[in-house]
Amino acid sequence: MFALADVNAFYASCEKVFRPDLRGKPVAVLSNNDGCVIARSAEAKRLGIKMGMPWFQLRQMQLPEKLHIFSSNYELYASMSNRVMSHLEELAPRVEQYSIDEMFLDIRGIDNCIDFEDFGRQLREHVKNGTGLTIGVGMGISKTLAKSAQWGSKEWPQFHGVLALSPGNRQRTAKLLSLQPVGEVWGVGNRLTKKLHAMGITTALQLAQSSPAFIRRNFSVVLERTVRELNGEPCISLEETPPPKQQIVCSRSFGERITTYDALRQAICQYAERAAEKLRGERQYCRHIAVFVKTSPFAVNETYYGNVASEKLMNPTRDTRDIIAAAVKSLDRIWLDGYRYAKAGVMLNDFTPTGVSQLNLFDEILPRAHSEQLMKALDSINHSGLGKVWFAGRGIAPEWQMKREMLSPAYTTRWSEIPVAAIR
DNA sequence: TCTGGGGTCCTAGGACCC
DNA sequence: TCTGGGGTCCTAGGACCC
Repeated sequence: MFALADVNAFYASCEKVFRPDLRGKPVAVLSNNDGCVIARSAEAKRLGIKMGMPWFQLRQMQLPEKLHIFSSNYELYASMSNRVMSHLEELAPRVEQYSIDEMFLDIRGIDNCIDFEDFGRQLREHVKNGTGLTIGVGMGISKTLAKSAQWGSKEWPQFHGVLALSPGNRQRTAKLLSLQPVGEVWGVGNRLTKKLHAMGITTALQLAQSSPAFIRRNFSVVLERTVRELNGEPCISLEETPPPKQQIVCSRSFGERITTYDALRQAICQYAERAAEKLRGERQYCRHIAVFVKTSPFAVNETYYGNVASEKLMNPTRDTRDIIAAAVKSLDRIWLDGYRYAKAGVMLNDFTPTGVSQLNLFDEILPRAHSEQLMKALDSINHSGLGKVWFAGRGIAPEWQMKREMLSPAYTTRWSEIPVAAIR
């Protein structure tokens, strides 16, 4: 038996925890660069604020009530996420963190001492008391059913955020699935929904009742698993230890369009530096470095340009200097004059756990001297909180830096930004 | 003027091997 | 008339998730 715990309107709720004056008020959080809406409080949803709505459109809308808007504050959300996860772990020993605001819990056997839904209410209360955030809990015999239950717990207020689909109660499961649109099923996105609709499959129950062989023939093994999971046959297990990453991406839209090579090279250097830092954090080495650049796909009066180039290294590396060099070399192959670039990024692939390539034992190219020590020194300075050092290629305070004009304080991670309670 | 970022998995097709 | 079989690896593209 799995439980899925998910924080309601996570980013918007984090903003509200430290702003009691916003209780009952509509709140929305914007994506990086203050681009579009990525989280809404219940009140904002009721106002009709849609996910993905661009901010420049939203700000022109006539709303019956003031909407409180925030830039993304990932420092705050990551810290609040850690608090939620550790509270959940206190009540359930085997867990898998699935996303920044979701946790799968192994709750096998828990019904020997407590009713599943009573346990769900305990989880809810514990997290609420410790963090100020409200979670929804769904339970089922497979991860997909737990997800469906969690969807139901939000859909009908009478469940008060906790819904269990016990294996014994098949009718309850069928009832819920008959009410769940197929597009709300975990693993069924936009494209699959369209194709399923065309075949007359519109509810989760109809999908569950399709033959797995038929689904595999017409779709793929992935959707076949979903069908089996909906029928209470678990195909996706709990992953307590996350598998090592296979890819690291660092990309960003620019606060304002980039038109010069020098500015774009600075951006690429900055992303390469950050990607290399993440790579060392994963204790990995990489052999493949790719760079992409693109203009805005929304600009109707400009011709679109997007391209990608990559470098394959003889020896795996995690030295920032190697990664910057490969990234700039790639950029030089795809840079074109005369475009207004909106976004760029650096991607690392082909990871190995050590820096020595066995195929190149007789190579003349020797690794850089003291590379490990230098990178270690760099990372420890940058993690010390005392200040930062960086490579000059990245430039200083560039004008294309991403926009965050409505950023809230880092209430939980910076002493200088800790909330102050005034006593009268 | 202005539309996010970071991941995973699967499949098909081509290159290449013996 | 008629030109094999079986495999691996890599890449690109498409789908999904939050």
